[in-house]
Amino acid sequence: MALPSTYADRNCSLARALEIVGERWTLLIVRDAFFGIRRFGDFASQLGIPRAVLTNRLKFLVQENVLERVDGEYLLTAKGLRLWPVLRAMMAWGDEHYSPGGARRTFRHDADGGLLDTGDRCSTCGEVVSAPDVRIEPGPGFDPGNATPDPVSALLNTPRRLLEPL
Amino acid sequence: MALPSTYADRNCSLARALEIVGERWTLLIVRDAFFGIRRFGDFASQLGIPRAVLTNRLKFLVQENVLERVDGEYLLTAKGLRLWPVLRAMMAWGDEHYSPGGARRTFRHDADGGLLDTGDRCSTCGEVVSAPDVRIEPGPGFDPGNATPDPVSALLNTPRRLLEPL
DNA sequence: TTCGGCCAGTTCAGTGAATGAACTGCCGAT
DNA sequence: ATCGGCAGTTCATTCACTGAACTGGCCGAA
Repeated sequence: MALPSTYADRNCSLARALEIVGERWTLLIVRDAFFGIRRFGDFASQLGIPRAVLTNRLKFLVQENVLERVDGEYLLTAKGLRLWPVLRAMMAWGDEHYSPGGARRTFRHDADGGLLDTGDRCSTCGEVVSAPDVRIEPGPGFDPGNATPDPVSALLNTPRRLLEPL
Repeated sequence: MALPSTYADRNCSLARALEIVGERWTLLIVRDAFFGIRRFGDFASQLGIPRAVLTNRLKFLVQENVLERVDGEYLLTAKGLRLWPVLRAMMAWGDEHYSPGGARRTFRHDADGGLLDTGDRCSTCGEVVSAPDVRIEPGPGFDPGNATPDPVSALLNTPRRLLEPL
């Protein structure tokens, strides 16, 4: 997927979106950013992605204003935060079809602890919650034996709010 | 993105989902399937995708039970239909950030004509609508000058229900 | 001041997938 | 028999990904 890979179909916003976040690794990088990862080395070790590719992806995401660099850290911009529903929808589909033990992660409204549906609507207060107000925790389908033992993963598998730095 | 590209992170359903629909072209193929395209040649000409790649992607999607072959046509399965929210979320993001003239397509509840929000909730009846009940039409940001003149595109840019064959 | 470690990013050779164009083979209609 | 359209294959080329080693800046300690 070359960078200006210009899916010819300009009249479909899906094609446009895929030009930005459709490359291999990109959405996983964005996911990790939501999970609180901010530094080059943490992205690299968490994803097992070749460093050269990571450099390219981060550069591109910054250029496209999905991430911004602040004090050497990579942070999601407002535009990047709006990708949360995309990730959420994909995770829901993956849980539904590839996780027989139930969802691997559970999402709650941090303010009132209400469970969030796949559209991030809170079962307690009824509001649609945006990313910074989401708390994420291991769900019934989470497999501890499958988790890598490094300290960063351990932190990520602990209940925590989205975007909270490690 | 190799086929068993095994994003190491098995405990994230996003990684699992991306192994299925994360390859280049795949989501565009699925989108076209929602738009009513069913035949090899129509996918190929509509997407401008190399035929060898199309063959691989269709084969893989059938193997993964996202599409099924019926009478030589490629149809979305129940599992494939559940990808609609993913496409919808991506289109919404693309519209929001890359379509200054407004959304390129508008979605309505076919039964009552109500506008659908980005979570496919109908503004008239309040229900969340699933793919077969969605009607799609060119939106304010649609650029007719950008549309290719072939008859298939012309059909696709006409108001119609999702999944309706050409 | 110098040494060493850590972190971010680059370089590079090897591999594998995407690309685009041409080709094959299978119908069904004339 | 033959023609045309459709589905899929083949093939040489190009391009991106991979993984491992390397470079260079920035500390903090000796």
